[in-house]
Amino acid sequence: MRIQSLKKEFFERSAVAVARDLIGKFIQREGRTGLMITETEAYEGPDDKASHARHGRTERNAPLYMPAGTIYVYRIYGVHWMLNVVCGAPDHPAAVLLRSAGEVTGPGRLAKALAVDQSFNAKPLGPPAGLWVEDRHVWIDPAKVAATPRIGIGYAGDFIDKPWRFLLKG
DNA sequence: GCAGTGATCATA
DNA sequence: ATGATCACTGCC
Repeated sequence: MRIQSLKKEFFERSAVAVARDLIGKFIQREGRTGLMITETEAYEGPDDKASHARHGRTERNAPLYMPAGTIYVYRIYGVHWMLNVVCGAPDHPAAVLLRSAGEVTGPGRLAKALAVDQSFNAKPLGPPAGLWVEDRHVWIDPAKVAATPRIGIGYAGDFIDKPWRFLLKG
């Protein structure tokens, strides 16, 4: 089976566009079955009050400033790993959070299902890392992709209601 | 409905 | 050095 990994160029766009277009693609972990991505969220950069980059560069968020297609993994509540992919132009700290894929719903459960942890942080998404997104050209009816506000960002002021969460209905 | 969990970051 | 916070989950 030939691997069709999405290239860096796919991620070198706004996080919102990438988050939308990842719906229907397949997140692939080496040695496992690919899972169709069904839920994502975009974090657009330093101006986005929900983004980890909203207070500038720190040790934790440094991977956000790496090239598009870089994996950004961090731990939340001391328990769960969150899996993100860096998007946009160089040095623009934007990313997409992968929230659900296949039968797995919830970002913490997804990282767990994919056996993704800190060791993937700051690596380029791709076959060498053992984690990549396959472009299987599955047709997704645009009417079945919903855009809603993001989850768990009640602190984000006027960015709370931005419809930057995408999910496949039905 | 809410406790668990510990790294991270701002404040001092 | 200290304390509040957190892009969540599972069990009550």
